[in-house]
Amino acid sequence: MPAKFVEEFASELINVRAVTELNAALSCAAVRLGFDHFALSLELRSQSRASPGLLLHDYPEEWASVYTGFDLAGQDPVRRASDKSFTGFTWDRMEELIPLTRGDRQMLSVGRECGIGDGYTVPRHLPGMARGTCSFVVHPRNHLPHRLLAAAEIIGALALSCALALEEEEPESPGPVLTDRQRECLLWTARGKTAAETAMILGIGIETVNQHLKMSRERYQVHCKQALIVSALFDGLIGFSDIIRWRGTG
Amino acid sequence: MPAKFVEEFASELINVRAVTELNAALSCAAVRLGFDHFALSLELRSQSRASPGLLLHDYPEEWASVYTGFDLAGQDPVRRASDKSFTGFTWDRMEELIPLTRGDRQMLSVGRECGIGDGYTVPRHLPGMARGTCSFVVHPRNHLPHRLLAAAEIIGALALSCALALEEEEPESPGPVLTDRQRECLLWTARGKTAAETAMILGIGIETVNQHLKMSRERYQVHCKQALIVSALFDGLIGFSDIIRWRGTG
DNA sequence: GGTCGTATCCCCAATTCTTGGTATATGGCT
DNA sequence: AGCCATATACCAAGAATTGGGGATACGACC
Repeated sequence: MPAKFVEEFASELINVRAVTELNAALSCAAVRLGFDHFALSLELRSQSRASPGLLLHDYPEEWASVYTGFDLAGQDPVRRASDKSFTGFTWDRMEELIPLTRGDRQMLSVGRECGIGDGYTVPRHLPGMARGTCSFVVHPRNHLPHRLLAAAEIIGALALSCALALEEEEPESPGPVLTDRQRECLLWTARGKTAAETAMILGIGIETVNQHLKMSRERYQVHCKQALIVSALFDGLIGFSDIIRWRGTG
Repeated sequence: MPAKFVEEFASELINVRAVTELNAALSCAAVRLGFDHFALSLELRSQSRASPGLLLHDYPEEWASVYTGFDLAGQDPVRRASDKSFTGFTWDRMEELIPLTRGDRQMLSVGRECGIGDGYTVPRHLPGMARGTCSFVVHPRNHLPHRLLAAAEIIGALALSCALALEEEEPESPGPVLTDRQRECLLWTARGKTAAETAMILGIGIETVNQHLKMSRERYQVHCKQALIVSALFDGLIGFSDIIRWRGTG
């Protein structure tokens, strides 16, 4: 009866005023659902001040310290898979979402040695504002409570909403806006064209293209076109479907 | 017992191969949950007019035609609220998410005249890839099935996932897999580092970094790092969360 | 009328990237 | 033992980018 757990958790969240209370409620909910651990991470995207984000978990100390190493290296496949799914996913099906490198598998293997077996991760994104994941994890010797994954999905989402409400305060500033020409140049650059090629395509001078890209980099406050493209993609200023089609044909 | 509805819907979705089937399944699920209508919209990130996205609904004809006018004018408050919430929300609580203008209220009012009363909207975002909402709506004379909103949340999310899978051109071959070193170099490059900086960070030679990037480009059959980064981002080998965090903190 | 943003074009120096090579060592697999 | 993938390192030539300078023109706004 997942509804019971969900309602219990929801009523607990109403009283939550600090992250420590959320932590306690989540830890309790994880156990009640049949999991051994939980982990919640929330990153707010505010250019104004560097907020390190929120990270709550009750992982074994051993794993927590090892994990940060993997995470700093950008080696967390769960994080990547979270960018690919609307709904929660079990870790054993991650390969359907993203390719796993050898290092990814090694990380999962090390995790199992530290008591981190299978898991269920609830991802949520608010474009330009926030991104968060809430994971529920079982010990390698235990099995996921498949009957309660729907409840875990709801509870994870509620926890993320609660965390967002706790961490969020200021209205976000609108991202940099580029002019049409700047965006056009950026698009062709993202498609792999050089400035010279872009100039020919658009029928303008090479230096003009460079100038537009220069201005675009200034707007986004980055110093190279890699970062420019990544930023614009993340903002939604350009989309993959704008780019990918041109990959082979160019 | 929401679990029953969720399981029924999930098992129906497994067989869905076309949007018309998804439409039928959703329409049926909406009624079973106690709603009168549903609406699902999915936008894949591409400004090209070629793919206008997906819109499924069983709204009264009357409302459907009026709505497009509001939507084209960017006057849909539900759409705006969807950018602010991790979880589904009932329309009567929209004002907690966004300020409602006079035009917004007018639109909701016109909706009621057309048989569109209160509703529950499930929003989902994948940064740089897709955005979607799935709404369940009751007639003005009916009340929302509050007991089943958790089920609606799950079912809405499943429907969006299904729609995403349908629109995303299933025949995805597993993309080229890079070695860990190649991926590390690629990651730091995507974070805006030059080969020299990456070499220093990883404690290896500049030319080694260039070699790894060279091999990576070969794997993806591209000839510049912009395209390499876009390709790796697109198939999930690296994720925005791996990159964006490093933009401000250096 | 003056200012500002946009779009267009130009130059230049320093740095970086791309592409073509070659080479050694290690570990896994058969 | 032999093969293959991987990681490491180096060289060199040519193309491309990056960050400084400029300039002209047009339209919007106050």
